[in-house]
Amino acid sequence: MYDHEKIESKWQKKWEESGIFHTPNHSDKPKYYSLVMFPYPSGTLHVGHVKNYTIGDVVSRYKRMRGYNVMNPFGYDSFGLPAENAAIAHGNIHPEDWTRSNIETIRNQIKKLGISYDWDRETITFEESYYKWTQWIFLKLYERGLAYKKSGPVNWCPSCKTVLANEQVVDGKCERCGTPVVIKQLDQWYFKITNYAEELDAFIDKLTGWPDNVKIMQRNWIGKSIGAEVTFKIKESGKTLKIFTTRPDTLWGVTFMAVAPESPLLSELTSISKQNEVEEFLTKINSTENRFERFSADAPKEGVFLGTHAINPVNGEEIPIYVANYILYEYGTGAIMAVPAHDARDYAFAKKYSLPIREVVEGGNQLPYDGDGILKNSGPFSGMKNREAMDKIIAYLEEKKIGKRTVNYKLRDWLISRQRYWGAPIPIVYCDKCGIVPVPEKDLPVRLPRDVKFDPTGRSPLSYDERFLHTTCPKCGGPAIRESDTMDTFVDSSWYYLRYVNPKEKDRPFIKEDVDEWLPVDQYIGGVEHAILHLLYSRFITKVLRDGGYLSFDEPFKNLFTQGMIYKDGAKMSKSKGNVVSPDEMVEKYGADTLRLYILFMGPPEKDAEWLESGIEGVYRFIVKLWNLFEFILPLIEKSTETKRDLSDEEYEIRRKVHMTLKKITNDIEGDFRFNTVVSGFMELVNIFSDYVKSTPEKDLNVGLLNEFAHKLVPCLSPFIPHLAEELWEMMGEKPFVANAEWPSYDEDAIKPRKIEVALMVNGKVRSRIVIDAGLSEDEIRKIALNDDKIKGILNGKNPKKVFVASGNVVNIVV
RNA sequence: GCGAGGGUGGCGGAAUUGGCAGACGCGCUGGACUUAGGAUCCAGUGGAUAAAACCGUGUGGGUUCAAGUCCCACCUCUCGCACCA
Repeated sequence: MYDHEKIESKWQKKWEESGIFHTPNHSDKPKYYSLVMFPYPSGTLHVGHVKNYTIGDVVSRYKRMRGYNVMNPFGYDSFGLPAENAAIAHGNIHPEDWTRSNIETIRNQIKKLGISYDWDRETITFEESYYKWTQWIFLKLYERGLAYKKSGPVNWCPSCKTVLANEQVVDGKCERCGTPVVIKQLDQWYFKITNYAEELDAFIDKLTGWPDNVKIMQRNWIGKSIGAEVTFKIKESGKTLKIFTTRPDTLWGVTFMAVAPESPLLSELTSISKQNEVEEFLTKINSTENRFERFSADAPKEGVFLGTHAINPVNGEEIPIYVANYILYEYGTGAIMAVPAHDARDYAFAKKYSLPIREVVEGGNQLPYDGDGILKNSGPFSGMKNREAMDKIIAYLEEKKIGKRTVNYKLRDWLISRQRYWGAPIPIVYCDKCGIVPVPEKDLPVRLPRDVKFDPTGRSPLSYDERFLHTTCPKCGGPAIRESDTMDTFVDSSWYYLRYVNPKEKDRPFIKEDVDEWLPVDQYIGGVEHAILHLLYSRFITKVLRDGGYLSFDEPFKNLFTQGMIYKDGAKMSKSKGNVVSPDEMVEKYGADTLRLYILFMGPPEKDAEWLESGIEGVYRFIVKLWNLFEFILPLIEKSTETKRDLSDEEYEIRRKVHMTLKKITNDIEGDFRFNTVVSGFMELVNIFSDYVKSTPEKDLNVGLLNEFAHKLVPCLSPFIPHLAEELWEMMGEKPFVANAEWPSYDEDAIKPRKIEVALMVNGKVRSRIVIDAGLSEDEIRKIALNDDKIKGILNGKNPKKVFVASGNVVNIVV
C-alpha cells in the first residue's frame, strides 16, 4: 500500500538530518544559482506559490544530479504594506509578531513539500541583520548623489495612506488596493534611477535568457526616444520656451505651441487679458470628475490661448501659445511644438480651435499623416526624404544654436519614502546647523522601534515617537531630528539575492569575492507581475553597487522564467472569493509528490492553468500505479539469478521506449521547462511496463529489462517526486540518496529501431501499413511498398507518377 | 490606437519542426467485481456512418507528392502599454 504520509515524513527527516542540501560557497563543481521570488509572508501559501517553488526545485535537483554545486535559497520579503495591513486587519497584532508567525507557517508548509532549500541561507528582510544593510545601500546611493530629497507632485494612496512609486500606480489606481491615487505636493526621498536609464535600456539586449514580453515591458517603461530639443523665443517677453520633439523634420509644419497645465512657465506665458480664462480652464480640468479622465488617450483635446506667441526659429513665423490638457508636464519639457498635419492629437486640437494645418511631409493620402515621405514647405530641406533629413536638420539646429540632439526617457526617479511603520527607517537626520546629514555607517542600523502606534494616519508613525525622533547630529553633536519615513519594500527586495550568498555576514552586506563567484543568478523564477517593478529595481541596484566597486557584474539575473498563475473556477484565487486551494489539504490528502507532479502536469508552466480536483486525482492514480508496479517488479529483480537474456522484438521495443523517454525528458527539461510533457513521458513509460508485466507470465518476464527500467526511471523521478523516488531507490537496495545520484544517460544505439511500421499513402492518404526491418534503403522500401497487396489493388496495374519515401516511415505514391 | 503571444476533440493539452493529427491526463460510454460504488479493473472514445468511402487543427486563398506546421488576406481571444510629442 502506498502511504504518502509515511514516506514523505521519513525522507524529509532524513534530508534534514543529513544536511544534503546545504551548499558550500566554494566547491570543485561548477556553480548553479537557482532562485525563486521570495514571498510576502502576509498569510499562508496557496498552490500558486507551490507552482513557483516546485519549478525551482525541479531545476535545482536536476542541476544537482548533473554535477553542479547548486545554491537554492529561500527567504521572506517581510517588511511592507501587505504584512502591516494584514496585521492591522487581524486585530492590531504587532506586524513583527504577525509576520514571524506567518513565516513559521510558511516554513512548515514548504518543508512538507520536500523543496530542497538550503535553510542555512534563510533571509528575513525585517531583521536588523538584514535591514542594517538595506540602510547601508541607501547611504551608498546618498554618497554618490543617487539618493535625494525633493518636493514635487507625488502619487498618494488615500487608503494605504502613503505615497507610491510610479511603478506602483496602475491605471491611476493603487497597485495594492485599487483605490484611485491622488496627486499631492510632498517632500520625499528618491533614488536616481534615471541616471541609469540608458544602461538599463541598452543592456536589455544582453538579457538573452529573459522572456521577450518582460523585456518589451521594461523597454516600454524606460521609454527611450531620440529627438531634438528646440528653443523657441517668446515674442512678448523675449524669454525662451524649450520643447522636445522626436520629429524635428516637421519643424516647418508647426502652427501653434502648447504647454502643460502644471507647467511653472504657464503664468509667465499668460497675458494679463487671458488670466481669468486660463484660471477657469485649470479649475475645470482639475475638478474631481475630470482629473483622471484627462490622462486617458481618448479624452477630448482642450485648451485655452494664452495671449502670447512663440517665434519658430527655423522660419521666423509667429505662432500662438496654448495651454492644453493633453500635454504631460513630466515628459520632455512639459511643452510641445504642435504639428497638426502630422500628429493626430495636434490635429484634433487644431480642428477644434480652427488653427492652421500645414502639410510638410508628402506621403499619406489623408491628414493627419504620421508616416514617412518627402518633405515640402521646409525651406532648405524640401524635397528630401524626411528620415534622411532628420540628422541634417538636427545638425542645422545645432549649428544655428537653436536646438540640439536629445534623448528622452519616460522613466522617472524612484520614490522610496513611505509614510508607514513596517519598513526600514531611512538613515538620515536633520540638523538645524548642518541640514541633511546621513547616519554614519558605524551607527547602523537605525532601529525600527517596536512600541509605536502604527495605524496609518497619513504621517509616518515614527514621527509621533519622540524617543525615535530626537537624536544628536553626527556632524556637530547638536540636537537633531531623525527622518521618520521608511523605505519602500522594493528596496529590501532589490538586493536579497546578494545576501543569500553570505547570509550571516556581520561586517558587510556580502563578500565581494563570493558574490562575484555566485552571481549572476543562473535561473530566476517568479510571476510576471514583477516584470517592471522588482526586476527593474534589482537591475538598477546591481549597477549602482557595481559602480561603487562592491561587485563586478552588470546584470543580476541571467535567465528568467515567468510561470503562469493557477486559477480556480475561472478566477484568480482569493480569500474573498473563497476559491483558495490550500497546499496543506492537498499534501494531507494526496501527498506532496502528487501535488508537485500535478502542478507540473497541468500545462506548460509559463501558462495560466485551471485547478481541477479531478486532475490531481488522475495524477494520484498514476503515482499509485507506479508504486504498485515497483512493488511487483522489485522482488522479481531481487530474487532473480538470470544474468542476461537476448531481447525479443517486443522487449527490444520496450527497452527502446525507455531510452527514448530518457532522451525526451532530458530534452524537455533542458529545453524550455516543458515539465508537462516530462510527466506524460513518465506516464507513458509506466503504462508500457504495467501492460508488459500484466500481459506476460511471470516466468517469462525479462528481469534484466525490468532492472534497467527501474534504475533509469527512479533517478529521473527524483526532481519531480523526490520522496517516492528515494523510497523506491531504497527498496531497490541502492544507497541513499537518489537526490545525489547521477542523472541517467541514454543509449543512442538502443533508440535505433529493429523494425519500423511504414504508412503507405496514395496521393497523401494512408491506404496501408506494413512492418519492415529497419535500415532498408529507400529503393528497397519503395519496392516493398509497391508490392503491397492493398496498394497493388488501388494502383490496379497503373504506374505511379512518383514515389516519395520520407523520413523512413512514410511512403507517398502519387498517381 | 501601438506592441507581444495565441486559436487543435466535451476539457487541460501532445505532435523529431513540412511526413500517419489528437500522445498523456480529465470527462464520458459500455462491461467486470460488488449489498453498494463517487473505489478498482477491462474495453471504447475527433465528427459523421450500419460499414466503408468521407469530413476534420479560427476563416478564405496559395505553395507542396505531403501543411496544425510555410506564404497572403481576414476573423477572433488573451496580455502588456496607452495623449510619452
